[in-house]
Amino acid sequence: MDYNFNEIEPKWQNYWRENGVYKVTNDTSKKHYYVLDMFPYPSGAGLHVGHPLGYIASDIYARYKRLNGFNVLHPMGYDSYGLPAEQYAIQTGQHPAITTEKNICRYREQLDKIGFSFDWDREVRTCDPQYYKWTQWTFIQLFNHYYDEESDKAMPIFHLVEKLKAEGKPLVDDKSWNEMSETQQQEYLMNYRLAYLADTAVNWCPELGTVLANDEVVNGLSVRGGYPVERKLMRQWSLRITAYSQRLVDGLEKVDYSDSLKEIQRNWIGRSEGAAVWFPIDAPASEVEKPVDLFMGQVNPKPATAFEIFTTRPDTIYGVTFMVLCPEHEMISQITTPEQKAEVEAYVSWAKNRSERERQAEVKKVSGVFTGSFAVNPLTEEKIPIWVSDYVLAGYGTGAIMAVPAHDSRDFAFAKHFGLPIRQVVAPSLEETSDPDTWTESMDAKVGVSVNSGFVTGMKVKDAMKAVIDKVEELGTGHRTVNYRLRDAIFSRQRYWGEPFPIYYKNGMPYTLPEHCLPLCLPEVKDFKPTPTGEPPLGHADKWAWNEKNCQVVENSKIDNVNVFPLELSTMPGFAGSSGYYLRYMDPRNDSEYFSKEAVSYWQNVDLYVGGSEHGTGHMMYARFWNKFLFDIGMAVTDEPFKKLINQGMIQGRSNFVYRSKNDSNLFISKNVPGREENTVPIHVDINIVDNDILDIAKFKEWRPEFKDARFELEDGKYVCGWEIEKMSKSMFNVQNPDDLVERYGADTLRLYEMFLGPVEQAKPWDTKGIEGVFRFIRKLWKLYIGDNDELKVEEGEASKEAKKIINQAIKKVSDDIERFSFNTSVSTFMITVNELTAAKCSKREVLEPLVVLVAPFAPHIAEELWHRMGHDGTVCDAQWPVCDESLLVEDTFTYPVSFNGKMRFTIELPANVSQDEAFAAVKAHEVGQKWLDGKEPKKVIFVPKKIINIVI
RNA sequence: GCUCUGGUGGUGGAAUGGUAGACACGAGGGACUUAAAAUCCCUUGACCGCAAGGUCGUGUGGGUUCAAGUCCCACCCGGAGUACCA
Repeated sequence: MDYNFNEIEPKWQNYWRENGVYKVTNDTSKKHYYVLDMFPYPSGAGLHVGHPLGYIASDIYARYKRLNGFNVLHPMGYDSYGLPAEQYAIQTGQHPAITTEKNICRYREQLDKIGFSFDWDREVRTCDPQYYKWTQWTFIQLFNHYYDEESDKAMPIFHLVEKLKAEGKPLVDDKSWNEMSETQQQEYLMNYRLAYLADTAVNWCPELGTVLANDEVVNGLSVRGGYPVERKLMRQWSLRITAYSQRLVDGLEKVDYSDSLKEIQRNWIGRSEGAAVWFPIDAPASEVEKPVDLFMGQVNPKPATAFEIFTTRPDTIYGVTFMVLCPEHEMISQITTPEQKAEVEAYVSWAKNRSERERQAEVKKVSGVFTGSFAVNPLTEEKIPIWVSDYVLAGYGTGAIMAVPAHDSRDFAFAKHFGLPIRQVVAPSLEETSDPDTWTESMDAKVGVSVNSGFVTGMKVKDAMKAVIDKVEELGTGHRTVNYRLRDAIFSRQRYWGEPFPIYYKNGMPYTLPEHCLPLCLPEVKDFKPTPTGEPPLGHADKWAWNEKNCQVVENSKIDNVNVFPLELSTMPGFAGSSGYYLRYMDPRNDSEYFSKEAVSYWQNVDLYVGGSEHGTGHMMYARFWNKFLFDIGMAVTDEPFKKLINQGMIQGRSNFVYRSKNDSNLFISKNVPGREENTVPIHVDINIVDNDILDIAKFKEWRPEFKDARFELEDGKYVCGWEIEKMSKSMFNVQNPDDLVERYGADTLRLYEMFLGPVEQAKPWDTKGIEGVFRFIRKLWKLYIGDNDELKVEEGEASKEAKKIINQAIKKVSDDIERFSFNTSVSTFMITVNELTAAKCSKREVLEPLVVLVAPFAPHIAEELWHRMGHDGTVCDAQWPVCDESLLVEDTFTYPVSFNGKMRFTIELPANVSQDEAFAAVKAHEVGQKWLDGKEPKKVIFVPKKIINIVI
């Protein structure tokens, strides 16, 4: 009888569920291993075949580890807060909680059919109050901590207060801490808290009615929806992830991520070493106001009458011919001369009103304006003009640069456009200088020697950099420094479907709810849109005020700003809930703590994390930051959350097309009919009515009413469709739903096929062409164990040497493959093994039993069935991973001389204890020649695999 | 532009520096069958040859090595990330 997956797969899925086979306990007596998938956002579209790819890979690894005696934590949950459910709610009025619940049910149903070994008792959902309680709790901790540079970790904010009290230094308006009002004190602390409220230039998306984080904006458009995004100054919550910049860079050394992902993260953090240099303003000091000093206790505070610039090329300081400020720079109005005032103001307002998209689109266009003022180069004491231009960004460095047109392409373009002088200060050698006015581009490379550069002239670029910084520090006009591109993460969203902030406002200042009052549950609202006054949707809630006295959420009408205060109206962004979920899985039902000390001490952190690389700069960065903070405050026990990361490649869709005649809209011409290309237009056709590019004509006619009367011009009696690789999407009718495949071929075939498709990490188009081959393998496997009359063919007794060798080769290969995450080659090995065992007519338990265990991680259903039929009571999940008997793999064949073309090639087997190097040396020393070649000298020695060499004489 | 990836048959893809193309799909041929499905067997990188066998072959050109798809240098072409980051 053939393998009946329709009956067997559900049977074992039920068995696993009913017997709690995948339930994991925190059994500290066993070796631990934590395999995690990035939990999905349950979208309305359901899963397509791309989603389970990573889940299958991690499931195989989890099962493999379990068979090797590990206690494996392998949980799953849902990232269930997010925009799509809310957008849907705005359109339909359907509460996001209902949509989300429905989608989760659908996801669960789909996941269950594939036979994963998830411990569903540990499921978490980010929108569950019992979960987001701890998201809110972490936020409160972030609010109550600051980054202490001295100990290089987060410390409670009261430590800072103590320090400020003790120092008694003037902080704001010449007042010391004790002299400041409470509001002033709170404002001051906002500069230090790891979660803080500040006026920030944010990415405002008018269409979505919310602000977005940097990683949620690409090319000036929102990632979700693709709407334009503007820069806007708003009072927003932010997370001070920048405090962890260095540790986020350093941590990459300790983790096992792909080089490309590490590179993506390094680029995103954008660490660059260089110097901060102060260029004094060439104007009376009295005309310049003193800015607020945020750099407490720095050795040489910047004088108020100087601009601080950041440069990675201090060696070029002798080539500075002007300075440029960003249009947002706060000192522009103070330094602009009356004559230039009108022009500068016009430029600044023009620059500020430009959208992000316009600015980015016109990067090549040079614009700017002279302020009329001058600064002094601290090394040359030269007077240089100060310009304003939007090619200098407010968000990076200090928003002011020293311009070296000869050695920076942007400065070069600016100087050329405005006719500013260009001075060469770096050249290949002292002799090889030229007139920069004749150049067509600047010399940006960091190679060569300094020229025309005072005391550094003749030094190599690297040495000159160091020498200039030393000099600058000696003169007290700047210092060595490191700059990061990373920006703080904006943490407010003007949205409904997210975690509420555990924050209320007293005198306009934020205060956190006491921890024992959590969770602060998301209130009901009448409307999911912003309020008419432009407030976030929570502004519609009637009961959204905080009674400080009895710690209760009360009606807004009771707000008196004495005992009852307004609550925060924004909610947290998507990444809030996903930043620390992996820790919660360790102890998911704990009511009194995020997770217990015991649980985290046992599981430590994630051993293997599998997910898409699209989360490289978003989720991965936030999660690492979140974990480092929890580590600092003694919650997490490791500095990095994920030891090893595998990025599964995206599965693209393979679209099919039919070709509609241009003259006759009811006529469809097959792909290879001559002249088809000129006379037709391609139309996407549902891939589910196409098989191997052959259109099912009957189904096509039913597919849509307009094709009811379709006529066809065929080739060889078939209609052949065209195809193209595109993104998998509903609108292109190329979405492959895993359920359909499970129904047709079974879960085991789907699992094996997804792995067989190619390396997990590689992006690849989905194509069902090869699935038949895998399906055939499953049936062959079955037939190896089960006869035509459903009887077990497995026999006791000793297997042949040949059969033992076959299975041991498989054990070795598959174990290696799984360790290297090369699952596609494992599937090939299974196919070879089954073919060979079938050919060898092997039916001994000694060989067939280990094979079931090898296959179990990949195809658990059939493995379980065969395991039971072979007379085992327990589940195959508790079997022992077989060990390879290497002695069976040693070749013992003899070699034969083969002659051709007048040359002789000998293949000679060497004793097992002779290494290749030794063998080669021996051959060179003619020993082999004496031994085997009747004293003839070998002309050429060729090594072929392992311990065999070829000798040509 | 910069950074990271990758380039192997008709297709997906195998190859710790060691017989390139495993395995699978597709294609062709055959067996079984009244027929079909299913199953099984053979062929399948290109070229030459009746054959034995030979020659050429991993984007291009060099190099290292007894030996290179694999390592090094330069270039060409895809894919991804990032982008006025000073």
